[in-house]
Amino acid sequence: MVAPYASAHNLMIRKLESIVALSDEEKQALQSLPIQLAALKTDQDIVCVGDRPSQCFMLVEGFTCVYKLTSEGKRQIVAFHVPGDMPDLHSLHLEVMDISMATVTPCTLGFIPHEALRRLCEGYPRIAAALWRETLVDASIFREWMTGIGRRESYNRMAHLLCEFWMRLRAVGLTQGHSFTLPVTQVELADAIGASTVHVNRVFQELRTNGLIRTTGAQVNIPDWEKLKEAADFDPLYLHLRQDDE
Amino acid sequence: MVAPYASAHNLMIRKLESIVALSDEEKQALQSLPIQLAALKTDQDIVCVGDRPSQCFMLVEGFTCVYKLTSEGKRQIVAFHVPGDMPDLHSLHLEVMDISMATVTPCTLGFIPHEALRRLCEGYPRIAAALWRETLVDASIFREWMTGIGRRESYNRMAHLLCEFWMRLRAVGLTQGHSFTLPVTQVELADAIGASTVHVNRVFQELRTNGLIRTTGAQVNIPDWEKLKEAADFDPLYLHLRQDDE
DNA sequence: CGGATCGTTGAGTTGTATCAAGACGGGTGG
DNA sequence: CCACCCGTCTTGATACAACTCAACGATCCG
Repeated sequence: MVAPYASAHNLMIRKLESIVALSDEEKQALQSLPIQLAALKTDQDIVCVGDRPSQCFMLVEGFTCVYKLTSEGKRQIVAFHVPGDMPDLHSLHLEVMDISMATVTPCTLGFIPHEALRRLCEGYPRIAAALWRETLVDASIFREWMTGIGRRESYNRMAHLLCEFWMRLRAVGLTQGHSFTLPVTQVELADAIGASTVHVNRVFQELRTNGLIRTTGAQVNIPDWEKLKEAADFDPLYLHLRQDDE
Repeated sequence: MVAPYASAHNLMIRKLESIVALSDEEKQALQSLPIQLAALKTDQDIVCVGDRPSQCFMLVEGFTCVYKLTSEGKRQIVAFHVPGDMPDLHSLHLEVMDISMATVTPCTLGFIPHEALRRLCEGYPRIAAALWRETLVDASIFREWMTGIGRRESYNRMAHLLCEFWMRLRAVGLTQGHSFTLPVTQVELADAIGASTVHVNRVFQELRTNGLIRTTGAQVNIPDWEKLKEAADFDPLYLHLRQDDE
């Protein structure tokens, strides 16, 4: 369980330990990372295209998204992030941001200077590898979303996104059985699956009438996981979670 | 210029040097990497979903693509790679392949054991960082393609892809002025931009009649770069090339 | 000179966008 | 505590980008 008061350090250590077993020395190094907490409201930009950040952040609480705007003003959300994620870790090696990030809900972020992370990576190759891996999983999710947007219909894409949310939230202890809170508006969902708001609304209704999901407010319940999974053409492999059981 | 006989080692060193200045010791370490060359014909799979490779490859000559298949048998190409790229570098830290890779033209590949790369990364953090960066640029391109597929029309997407090809090929010396060879079929282009073959064909005609491109066989010429760039809504930032001049 | 692959065209269909307007709901200020 | 407002969700009607199916032309190659 990720309690709201979970320290950013512990969250990070827990995350990395799900990837590699950490020695005491490595844990110590992580514990002594300077992390500065910050609270943000909904719909606030964290970093923007063109920025040259000198720090990364770990998402401690809340949801964030990564998005791009086209010259016509259309928005594509290319990723959502959940507690435990480090959404802009890539800024460690890519000087200029090619994307923007914003909060989707009120959030708690833990900022870590690039300097500190670089020193950590140089001193502890296994930690470097684990962080590298994090960015690779992000990339893997991009690939999966891309094939969804390019080759699946929006009904299936929506189902897919719900499957992904459930699995990722479960991995950080934010599900209750087959239920979870999805504090994301239909506008945001539309921008994520590359559809219009109107259509997302209709797709949701279809998912409901087909008995694939039940919703009460922001709560989503999955009555029949296998059925949703099938509709979504969902294979969790791309999430590269360590415990691939269901 | 990347001559066909360019050694894989030199190609790799040149690539990394465009990112970080390498010391003699680092160059030496790279020179002593065991690289095994292999020649492949067109349309051959290199790695497949589910594989657990124990080596990476550097593309020395030719074009490759990364693709996924949906359960309905549709294919989405999520990336093309050109000489100098290391398409499956991510397999170094993600055990199981979530995508497949195949040749698009006859290719020369240089295979490098994971073992050797891991040792290299542990001993030379700056090389590790440069390789990490490579995978981050790949991810950045995924993001850009995703917003194209999700939020741009296919005409613009096609223009965008052509812009990208030109810039990436130019970066490795494979362009002649504003011309380059694009040895990719319309079927493959369609799978890349998430459209049907028929539609790609029509888009190509439109691009031609609008004077944005001229083609002779696999040769593509860009008469007016600015115009193509504008139609594509193309901003090269996402490629994270070091010399961002045009 | 077949045969295979790739490119091109035409016609009909459909998924999804757009536009417009109304319903709901939760927060704020008077 | 009510009235108002703004964001979100919902619904209907219309339009169009892009798909599918089907066939034909062009090349290249053995």
